[in-house]
Amino acid sequence: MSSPSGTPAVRVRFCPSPTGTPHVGLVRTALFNWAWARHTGGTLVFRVEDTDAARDTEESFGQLLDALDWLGLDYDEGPGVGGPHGPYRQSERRDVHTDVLGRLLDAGYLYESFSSPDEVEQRHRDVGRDPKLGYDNYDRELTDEQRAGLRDQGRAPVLRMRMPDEDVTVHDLVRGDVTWPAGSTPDFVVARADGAPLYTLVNPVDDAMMRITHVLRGEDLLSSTARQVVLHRALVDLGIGERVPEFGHLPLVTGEGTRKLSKRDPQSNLFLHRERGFVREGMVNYLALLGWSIAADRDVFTPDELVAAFDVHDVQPNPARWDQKKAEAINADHVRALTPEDLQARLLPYLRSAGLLDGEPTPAQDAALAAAVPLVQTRMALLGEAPAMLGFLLVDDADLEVEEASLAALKDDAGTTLDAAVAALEPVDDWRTEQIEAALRTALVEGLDLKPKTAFTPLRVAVTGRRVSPPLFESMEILGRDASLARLRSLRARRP
RNA sequence: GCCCCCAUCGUCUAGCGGCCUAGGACACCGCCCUUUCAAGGCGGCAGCGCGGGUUCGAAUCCCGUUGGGGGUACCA
Repeated sequence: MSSPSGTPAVRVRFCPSPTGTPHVGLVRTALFNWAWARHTGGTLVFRVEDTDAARDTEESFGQLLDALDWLGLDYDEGPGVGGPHGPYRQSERRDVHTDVLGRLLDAGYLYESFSSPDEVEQRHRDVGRDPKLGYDNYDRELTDEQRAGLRDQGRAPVLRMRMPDEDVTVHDLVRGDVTWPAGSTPDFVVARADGAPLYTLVNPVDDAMMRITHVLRGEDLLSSTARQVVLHRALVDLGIGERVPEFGHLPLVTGEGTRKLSKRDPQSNLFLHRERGFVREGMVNYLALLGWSIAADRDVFTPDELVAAFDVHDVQPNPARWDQKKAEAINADHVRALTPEDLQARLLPYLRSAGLLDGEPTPAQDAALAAAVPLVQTRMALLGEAPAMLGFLLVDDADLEVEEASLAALKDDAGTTLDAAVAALEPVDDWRTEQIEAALRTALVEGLDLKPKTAFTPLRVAVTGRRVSPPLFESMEILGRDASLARLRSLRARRP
């Protein structure tokens, strides 16, 4: 499928190996591939590079699917959905890879290499070179007799790709032309001595066979591009590939310092952010900001707006630091953009895991939440903050926990204030915010001549258990007359 | 060591030779609003690493330098 101009339709891929839990840098790469595919009307291929049996796990594979699903990154070809270039699990492509290996070897692109790492190092030392120089291309010109002799000694060769003796220049979508001088990239191993194909072979081969047009990946892979391009050229020559794909290396995501965000760093764990209460829209937005911007004066946008505006050519080459505060601020904007109904539904899992809800809310709980959610919407950046703010509405009066610090911070005359509040509220029959506020202001602010803050803090602590809460009068209305009065009396009883 | 990449406020960025006395956002600091906390409004602080060129004119182009980062596996 080609556009009228002859440029192939965009085919990009996301090809993680299922080890460990999804990393935000990995997910940012997935996002950019997805956005580019959707923006261009192209195809996103999901390929699982599960060829490292020692480290790959099904659990990790499941988490990858979970991550993509959560963020709404749908793919067009891949495990589960199929496609014309399958299988999409690399572990099922061994025969294909072995076949390609044979063809590359027959064509002379590959050669057998018997040198052990120790031998290579020793040769460097012998002529006074740095032993860390890497492979010295020693086995390139071995004769048939020499190879036979080595085999007779019981030695099995790895297969190496013959690098050209000329500069390799690649036009990177993000960085422009990048050139590796001739000789700077040693011939690299593509298959183990036991015949197992390595990533260095399998990744470009699958890209070629799956007709990938744009390889968008992290900058950590930039230096391997010369090798891969050389391999791609060979694949095109043999008719295995159609063309060398274009490459775009996305900026690294760094942590607090300037180092690449490591898997060890908790901030790198996508699911930890979800557990803390990031919404899908907020995470997508912040992730997109890591190396890309939608406009000079705007940085809050929806996934749809991202798709409409995204262009790989606009991606920045310099590294982006993960800024937790900024991420949460962006998330807060998206939380506020939700409809109250939507927000309420998304809050439920957090209320459950906080032990405030058991299964579906009762009609009474549902009504209380519907009334209270709009009050807390501008008060949180993360959904995980909701339980602390809404908990007082979901527990029985007797179970209300009053924060120690809040209790300790009450002034000595809090008892008097609580008495006055109870007295003022008992006659209120029309239990609504406006009436509650009027009664309390008259009794406390005017009657006792208290500053609003002084007057209402004890009541807030009594009703919600905390000094910081949703607006007091509204909270009392939602809680109801009986519960509100009971809680005021209850705290009064704890004050001398 | 060798190869490669990067370089604008503390952070993420806009800027692709004159619209820049460098714009936005986060963070931070004031003030306003106010029933706490937020949100919101207004204002403030703060940056083109350095040195050479090119040009009538450089944040923008070139070279060098310094600094930072990545890669250098029979891992992916």
